[in-house]
Amino acid sequence: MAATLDCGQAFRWKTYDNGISYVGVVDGAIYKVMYIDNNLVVESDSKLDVDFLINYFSLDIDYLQLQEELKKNPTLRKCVEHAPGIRVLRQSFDEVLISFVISQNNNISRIKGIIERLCEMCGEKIGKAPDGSHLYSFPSPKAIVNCGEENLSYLRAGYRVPGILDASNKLASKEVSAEMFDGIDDEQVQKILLRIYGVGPKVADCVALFGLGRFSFFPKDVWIKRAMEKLFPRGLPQKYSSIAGIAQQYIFDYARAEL
DNA sequence: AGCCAGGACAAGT
DNA sequence: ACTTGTCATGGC
Repeated sequence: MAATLDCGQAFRWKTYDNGISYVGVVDGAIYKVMYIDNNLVVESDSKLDVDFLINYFSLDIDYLQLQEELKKNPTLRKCVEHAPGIRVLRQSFDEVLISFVISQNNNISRIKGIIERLCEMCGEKIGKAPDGSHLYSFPSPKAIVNCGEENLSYLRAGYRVPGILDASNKLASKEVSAEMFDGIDDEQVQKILLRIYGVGPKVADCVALFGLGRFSFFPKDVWIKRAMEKLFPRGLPQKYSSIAGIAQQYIFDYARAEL
């Protein structure tokens, strides 16, 4: 479960019992997830929307089958077997965009802190965590815009604030929206995302992969670059190009642990 | 105490 | 089209 919820694709899941369960906020609702007898169990005070959860956790995708395909390559086999629980979540586009603007040249634990402060300041109080602390929704783009640049210094996000604001502005005005990418090819997706200040090639790849479910995108951060030099100096095998992003997530986890 | 982090951007070749 | 310096902050 940690493999999926705490592997650098989502930043708002947290465990309060040493990894037995995870509590997180997704699209304004609080969820607690755990495994009981090898079944994924989801609890929430909000009404459970099964279709939504299936989509979010990508339960409609047969990951065992997909992993078999990846494991035909011996190097990928090593990566998959290192953390076979990893799945690529289908998260909210807006949240992913803003979160990964924050991620640039930053480390995961600090990214989490900045996002937490952003939710505290601009989001809505929606309930409490197991430790009694308040939980907040991820703020709407409009709420972030209304917050203003000066107040955003509270985030201690440094030079990323203009990017947070530009992304929020473009989302709030619908100049950019998740829907506009339907039926567009990868190149166009990349081009649109790159127009947002604070979004370069790497962040665009993450947004397309994690926020649009575009599995052909392959984000190359410093860990992946290091890993690829050692594991795949000639690049990822062509036959995996349509699921490169999913392979990438296994490689990322392997690299952070072993390289 | 310093190096590094899910990098982008502008200025310089 | 590539290379380089700079940027704010804090985790480890």
